[in-house]
Amino acid sequence: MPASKMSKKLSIRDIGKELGISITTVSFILNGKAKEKRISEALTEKVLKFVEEVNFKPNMMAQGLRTGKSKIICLMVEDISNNLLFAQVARLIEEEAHNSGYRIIYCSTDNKKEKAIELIRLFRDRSIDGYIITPPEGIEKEIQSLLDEGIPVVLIDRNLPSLDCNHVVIENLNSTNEAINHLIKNGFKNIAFVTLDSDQMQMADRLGGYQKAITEHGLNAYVKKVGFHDSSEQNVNEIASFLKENKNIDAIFFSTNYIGVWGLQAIKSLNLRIPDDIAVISFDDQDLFKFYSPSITVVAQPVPEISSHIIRLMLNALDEKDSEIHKIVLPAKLIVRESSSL
Amino acid sequence: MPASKMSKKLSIRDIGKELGISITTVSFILNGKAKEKRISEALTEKVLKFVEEVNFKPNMMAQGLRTGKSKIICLMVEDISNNLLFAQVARLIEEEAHNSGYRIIYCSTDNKKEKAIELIRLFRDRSIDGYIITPPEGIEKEIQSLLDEGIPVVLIDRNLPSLDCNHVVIENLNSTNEAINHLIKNGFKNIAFVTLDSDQMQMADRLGGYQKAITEHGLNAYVKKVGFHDSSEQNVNEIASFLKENKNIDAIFFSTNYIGVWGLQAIKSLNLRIPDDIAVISFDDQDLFKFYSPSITVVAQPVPEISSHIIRLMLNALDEKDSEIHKIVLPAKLIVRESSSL
DNA sequence: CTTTAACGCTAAATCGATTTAGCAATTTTC
DNA sequence: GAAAATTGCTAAATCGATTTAGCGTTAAAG
Repeated sequence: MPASKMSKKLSIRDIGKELGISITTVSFILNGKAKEKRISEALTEKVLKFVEEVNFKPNMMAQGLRTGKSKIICLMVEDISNNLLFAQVARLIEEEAHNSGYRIIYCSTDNKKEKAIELIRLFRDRSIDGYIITPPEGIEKEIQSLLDEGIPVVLIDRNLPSLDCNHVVIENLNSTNEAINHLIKNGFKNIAFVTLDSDQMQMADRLGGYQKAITEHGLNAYVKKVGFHDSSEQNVNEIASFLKENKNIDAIFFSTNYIGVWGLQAIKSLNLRIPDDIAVISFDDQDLFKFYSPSITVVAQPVPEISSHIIRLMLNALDEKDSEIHKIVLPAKLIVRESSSL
Repeated sequence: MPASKMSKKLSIRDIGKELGISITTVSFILNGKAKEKRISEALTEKVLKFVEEVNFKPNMMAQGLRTGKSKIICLMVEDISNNLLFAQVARLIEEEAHNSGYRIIYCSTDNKKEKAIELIRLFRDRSIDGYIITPPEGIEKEIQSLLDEGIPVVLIDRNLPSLDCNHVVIENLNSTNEAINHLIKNGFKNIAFVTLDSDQMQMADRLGGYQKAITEHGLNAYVKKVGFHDSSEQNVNEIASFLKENKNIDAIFFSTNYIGVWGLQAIKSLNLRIPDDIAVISFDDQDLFKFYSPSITVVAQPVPEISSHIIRLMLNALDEKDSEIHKIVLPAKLIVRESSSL
């Protein structure tokens, strides 16, 4: 039998027995309360050394049961495989969470209210310590009840304006406005905006940025909305039809990266040349846009900054160092490439 | 004070008290042991109804402490944000895991042995029930010690041949061989192969598939290896230099999707036309390849099949229904697009 | 009519930590 | 030198489940 199998997992009781002291003392020392509880330096050292030697790790379940804390953060995104942004955020917050002794479980809402509510209910009963959420519309009540219980919540990507809750979002309105103005400056006159059929904050703001630019320059608005839950094929066709019906459109803005992908397919299917027939800008950067021929101008989110704000907000809230509500709005960056000027 | 805040969390003790029965009985009923323990149907019904009514959910920590099971599966990938494949797998296994009462925590190894070992050690001490791992080279001992303790492990994407362990991989050799033969059939004679500087199973097999085809047709081999941990820029430059030094290369195979992306950049930087100057095939499908101009031929992994095998293997092993080792090898599919024939 | 078996349920131990309350010995205070 | 305070440590309760061993009652067996 291998040694690994022989060594029953150690408990704090074993440590106490081995050293001839009480488990209380061991616990105090391990929790850094030696000073506070007036344990002698000599004993403290001895215990710490022994614990290190035998590589003792306290049982998380027992700790969790007693303290009510699981040391687990839930990351709830729309779809971890759909939007590269979410996978990147997942990657970036993972390490810092681990460094602070937290693990991360993830789940995907598919941007469906019912699914999000179900998931929150599921996890609430399991003493998850904190929630990082891209909220679909309509889950305000669930979130509020988390907040009422004092459970840290950080909303990301979008905000629920009726809630007084931590969030990290980007300047959707201004950055979209800047992008549309960039098109206008480059001489485009009939600028279309393709977005989701959704009232979510970030979408509303992006549309707002478009409308502001269009209005200020007295241009015609061309807005097309597509369904998040419709198939890719359907949405590609919808965008293609929209372009066929509005042949005077000379520039187009896609308000998310996946809409951008659908849009490029639609444009390709109509054999339109970019930017000669139609200029293109999309929200969210990704390889496809960088390496497309021609390369696609984008409004890029500052993923590392977003992520570090998210995890810092969460860890601070968990520490109870910081009980303030923080509403963080970060600028996005227009990256001009070949697709947006002649 | 809101109602939500008033309702202290229920325990099994409360249920017992409320119904005037012992907690033992409640526990038996909730664990589906009513029949086995000869609890009357009437009482069983009554308890279940009450539990439903008050929406009682057992405390996972207490359950975990008592049973030693956490109901948590660890998904350890190279980098959840780098390789779209992993994010897709993450998405697909998530739902089934939830349906079976498991949650998933994730972590990224960056394909580094030390980091993987550190993570496994970290999680071992926390009673994670099972591990789904894309193993870097050199972590055989850690994995073996998990296996020795009877903890279910499923290796994915690649295999550690010295271990007798569940795994789900694809037919790397055959599928690469088929792709290279496709190039040969289309008249290409000087076919290059760009891969990772790594001895991992899946990479070795892909290289093997290339070499087999080249040898069988008596062609020259052109193999370029790039570093996983080097910067993208560096690798793009390396590939470009390689192509400049071997101007007779008329086709090129990239052995992973991210190498494919670097390769396309290199080709673009040299102003080579695809497929006229150089034909291209890459491993792993993604939007970029589908919508690139010209579209890129790929060896596509059957992501849904892979994922469902992974989660089924894991859940069966956790159930202890199935203590057999399963070694699953799935075929990959050559998707011919514009980039691989004149 | 006694013994055995089946029935329906429960008391109490247990998992491994945290934390409150407090004890005995020593030192300080006045 | 007695009372008070400090020091250094610990016993036992607790968190909320699971599970073993067993108890009293009724029905079947002989």
